[in-house]
Amino acid sequence: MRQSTLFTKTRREAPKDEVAKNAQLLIRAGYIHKEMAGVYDFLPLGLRTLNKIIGVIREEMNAIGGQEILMSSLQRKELWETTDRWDDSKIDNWFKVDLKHDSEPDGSRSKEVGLAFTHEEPITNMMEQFIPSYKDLPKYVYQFQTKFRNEKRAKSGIMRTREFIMKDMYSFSRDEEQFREFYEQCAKAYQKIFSRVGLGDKTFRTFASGGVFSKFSDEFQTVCDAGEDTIYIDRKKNIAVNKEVCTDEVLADLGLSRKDLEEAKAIEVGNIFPLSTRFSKTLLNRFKDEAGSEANPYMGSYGIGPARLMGTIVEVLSDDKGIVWPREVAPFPVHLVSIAHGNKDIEAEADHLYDSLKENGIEALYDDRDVRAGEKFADADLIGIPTHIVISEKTVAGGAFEVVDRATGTASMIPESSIIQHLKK
RNA sequence: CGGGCCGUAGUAUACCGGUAGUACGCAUGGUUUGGGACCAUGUAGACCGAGUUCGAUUCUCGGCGGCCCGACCA
Repeated sequence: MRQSTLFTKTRREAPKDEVAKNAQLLIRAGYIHKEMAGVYDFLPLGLRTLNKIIGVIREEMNAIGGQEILMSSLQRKELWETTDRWDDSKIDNWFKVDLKHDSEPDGSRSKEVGLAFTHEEPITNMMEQFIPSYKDLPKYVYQFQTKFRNEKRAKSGIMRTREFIMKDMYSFSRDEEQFREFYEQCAKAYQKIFSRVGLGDKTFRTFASGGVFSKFSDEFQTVCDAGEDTIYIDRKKNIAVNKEVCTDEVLADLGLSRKDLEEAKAIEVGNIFPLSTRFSKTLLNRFKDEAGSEANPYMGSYGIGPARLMGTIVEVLSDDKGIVWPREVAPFPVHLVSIAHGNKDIEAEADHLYDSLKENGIEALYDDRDVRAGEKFADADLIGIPTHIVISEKTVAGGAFEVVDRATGTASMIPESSIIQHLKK
């Protein structure tokens, strides 16, 4: 994409109403726009990155047998009353709206619906139709879907927002054993995802409370000072325990010893938990087992917030010049920076390289703007694309391109003839 | 939801109970051109409402909005 056509611009200064590093950098670089507290828009670069992250998650979910769907944001009140999760005293961050055609002035027939904050109820209800027999199990269903949560306090930029896309997967298994097998498989897939987006060595599977669902759950926590959670890490065993549940009893269960634990602040980038039959029982999701008697599927749920993950990557990997994206999630793998200053030969050379990158399937952000070199370099550093290619009189005279690694700043001259090959590896 | 801080051009910031200043941005012209250049000219602003006052952007109250700490986080 030609940068001259990109409608967003970089900003020298962060807006005063953002303190979180992720929001400051993402806004300065033109990835996101704040709509209101806890609500952000994704701009061209931001949407590209978000979609890259979603793509990674999708690949890994598909790899373990997930089937992608898209459920609605509007949800039926009755379903949530069935599980006693409609009342505001039970769930205090519901967004609820009234359907117009059923409203009466006195409110007597007003019909409320909820805006999805999660999907256990609707999906459990829906899947009942498709899994009449044990032969239909297990099934794994997931989506990337907009959740609404009326947070009393949104904070930390895009890390904790009121409206966000969530990858939520739900597993339906015939019994606990079958469930458990998938649960572990999914935990592995999660680790793979966090590795691919550049957070692998900082992200720990963390034993946590199961909330209202179950005795325990597993969180995936990325070590970062900006995090809200405190965890205790056993680096040798590569697992952690959330401070909330870090009792002697839990440590004994997990075979951990307090003296091996290291305390750290961390960001919860994923959470998986067993639901047992809580929802399938209540919502009458039944299947026939081999003996012909009715049973309820054993369920689990598995969440990742792609935008929070995006924010976490910025928090963890950026430096004083700006963002540093890992290749897998960068909006473009290559930032082509042309320093031409009206020199037609340089412009032609840059155009030519841009075209051949395109022909070879390498997407580039092409800085063809008529601005000074310093501004281009500063913008490129801020935007954070992992590989910069600089074209100027100097490089053209030498018959090579200057390839700069954003993370390390190291530059190398790559001959024109081998640039494509160099970028592909 | 409790507590605190804060609302001034598009952005970031000053000052002031009496004419609102600076920088960046943007526009035009010129000089520049490998790390956010320079000159000139121009552009644009006090969140809303009430009160106090001769006069309020400034003080007081209310609303709205934002951030931070805490609580919450299915």
